[in-house]
Amino acid sequence: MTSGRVTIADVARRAGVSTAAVSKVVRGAYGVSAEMQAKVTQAIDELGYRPHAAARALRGRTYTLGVMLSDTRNPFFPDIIEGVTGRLGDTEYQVLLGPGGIEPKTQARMTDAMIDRSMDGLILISPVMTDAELAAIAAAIPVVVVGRHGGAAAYDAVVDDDVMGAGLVVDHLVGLGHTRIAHITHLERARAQGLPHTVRAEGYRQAMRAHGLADDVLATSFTEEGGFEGARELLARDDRPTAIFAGADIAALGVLRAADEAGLSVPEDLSVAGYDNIGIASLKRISLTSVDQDGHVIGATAAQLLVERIEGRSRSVTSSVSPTLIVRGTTGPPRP
Amino acid sequence: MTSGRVTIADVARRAGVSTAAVSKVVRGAYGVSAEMQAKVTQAIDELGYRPHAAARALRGRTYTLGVMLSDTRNPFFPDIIEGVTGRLGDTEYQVLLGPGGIEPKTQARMTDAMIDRSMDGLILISPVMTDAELAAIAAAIPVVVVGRHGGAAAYDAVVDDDVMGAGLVVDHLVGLGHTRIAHITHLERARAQGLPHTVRAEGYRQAMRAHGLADDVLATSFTEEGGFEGARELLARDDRPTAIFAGADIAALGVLRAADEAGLSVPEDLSVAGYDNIGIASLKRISLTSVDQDGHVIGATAAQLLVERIEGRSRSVTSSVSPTLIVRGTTGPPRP
DNA sequence: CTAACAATGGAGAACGTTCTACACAATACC
DNA sequence: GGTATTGTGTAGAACGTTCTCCATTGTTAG
Repeated sequence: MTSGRVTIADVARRAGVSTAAVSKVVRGAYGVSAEMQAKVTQAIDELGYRPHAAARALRGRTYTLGVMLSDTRNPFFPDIIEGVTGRLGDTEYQVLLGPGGIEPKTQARMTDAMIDRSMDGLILISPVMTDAELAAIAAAIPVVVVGRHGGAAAYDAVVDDDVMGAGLVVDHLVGLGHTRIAHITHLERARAQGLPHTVRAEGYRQAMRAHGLADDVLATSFTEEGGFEGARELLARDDRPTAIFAGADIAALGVLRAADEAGLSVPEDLSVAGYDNIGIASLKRISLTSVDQDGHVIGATAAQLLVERIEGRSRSVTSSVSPTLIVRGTTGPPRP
Repeated sequence: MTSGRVTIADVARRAGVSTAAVSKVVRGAYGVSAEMQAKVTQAIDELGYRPHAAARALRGRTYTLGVMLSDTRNPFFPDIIEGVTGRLGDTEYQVLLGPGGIEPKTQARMTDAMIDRSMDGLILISPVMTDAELAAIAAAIPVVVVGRHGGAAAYDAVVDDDVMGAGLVVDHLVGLGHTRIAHITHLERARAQGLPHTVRAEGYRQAMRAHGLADDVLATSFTEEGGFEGARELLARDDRPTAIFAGADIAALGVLRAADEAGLSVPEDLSVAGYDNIGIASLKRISLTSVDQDGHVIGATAAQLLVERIEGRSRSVTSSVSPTLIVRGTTGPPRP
């Protein structure tokens, strides 16, 4: 062993055949006898040969899929990753993640880098670029976009049905007897269309209307502080709401703090619900009612669609994943 | 434009020079006149040329660094990533993350995959493989190991000074007047040596001894439930501790719940401290005293060491990052 | 018996870079 | 005026695969 790496030529020499034959066996291509198959497979095992992905890249596939993460702190991104890798576990594909940052510029740099590394396809999680940029990327490489409503013709999309999720919360609260239900959303500032918070707010409005109730949306931000400030404002009103639905769990935590400080007990004086079902929502001390997005299913679906695209499908698909409501201790009937 | 991708040959043709010349300019190599530099740079800009990483891989560098994550749910891994990318932001290197899973086998598969993709170096975060496997990987590619004590000659290591961190907590509690301080650790089950929880427990013991106090270590697990169970056992004792130091914040949350249920108020009846300073520790409603590991510094250091290794250093380095204690509302003087 | 065909294996040209070796010119030294 | 020396540019061979032909066998049909 001179240079470390075992190449296809080493295998060919060992098996006494040509490199072309080895390549055929490795790829499972047509035109290989059983005998050849056996010889080569044995040589591969003996030498511990693994194909060199970079060399493959120059001709065909790399069997590498890229997942661009817009925010590594996103609480359900681990679930999505697990869904992706789980779905791909028994295939030859490998998954690599690219931290894209939250700026359009850094995200573009990352997608470029992934394309330069000849990945076979890309999953973009909540990308913030414009539709035009997205289309340009999709023209260069198969793409599946996750978490952005209103997919385009050039790529596939997987979204949580945020309208439905918001509806589940409103239905639940109305079912408990609430009528004054406020919603805290994130202040719109990005140029990108179809971001989840917008859709959740719209779903909330639709559901309230369906129940014949007046909607009440306050825009702060999806942070603990944003939830706190929003709740404080809402709770200071004359006819304060009996329930607050925050568009994200992290904001719901701020709402809980505001309730604490106002001396209101939850859920007796105020019901609180969030969205995302982040890990700590299930801690007994928090026990936050929330909407769960099933990141596993989202990730698995995205992986599935991407592989289909790579292997030839050209018609574009948008898949909507239904969320479920997890009822916990922060919601209950209003005081009569 | 026929096939999409702009190659070095296209640039060479446009600038009227050889491909070798373009390559020199791109790499900033020696032997290029100012005039040549200008011509080529202009052609590159006009055509929007980007080097094809996979092709580069076959000869030299890929300018890609891999970070293997053992657990995507690890609460401070986003900080580490930010530290790494921040340190590398102004270089040519790109960072890709590989979800390695928590099994030795899947982690090995991921590191293999990264090597097959000709990455220039690897950062392994809390790998669970044996020292021998680690050494084998380090023989094939420059490696920096993060979060595992007792680094070896073949690779660099960055660790949090867990002994010091545990000491900070004990010193703080003793300073407040506590003498009965218990520690909850994680049940040892892995084959890997030098994992943080072991070192934290040892640091706790050392610090207690230094203060002339008796140590009291209980091993459950680093989960909310583990912290809860452990605390319940500790609090049922006759001379129950006045302070509990959990080796991880998630366990400390369980301790807080146990205190709630036992009707003990924090910090008057029981002081609680954690380790890791996870995001929610700073929420006002939790306000957990914790040890902060500064993931940014850890990540940045790891990136720095890896680049140095790649660029030629052969002597192995172990860097220890000092943690800091973040005092919040869950610790205070014991009741007299 | 020959033509046609299927099945199998191999030669060798890509793929887009890097990098060693060399060619050539201009300058410096004796 | 010849020989080093330096500076600048190019040719062309790698790197490890894939994949399109082509060559060689048998086999089958007529």
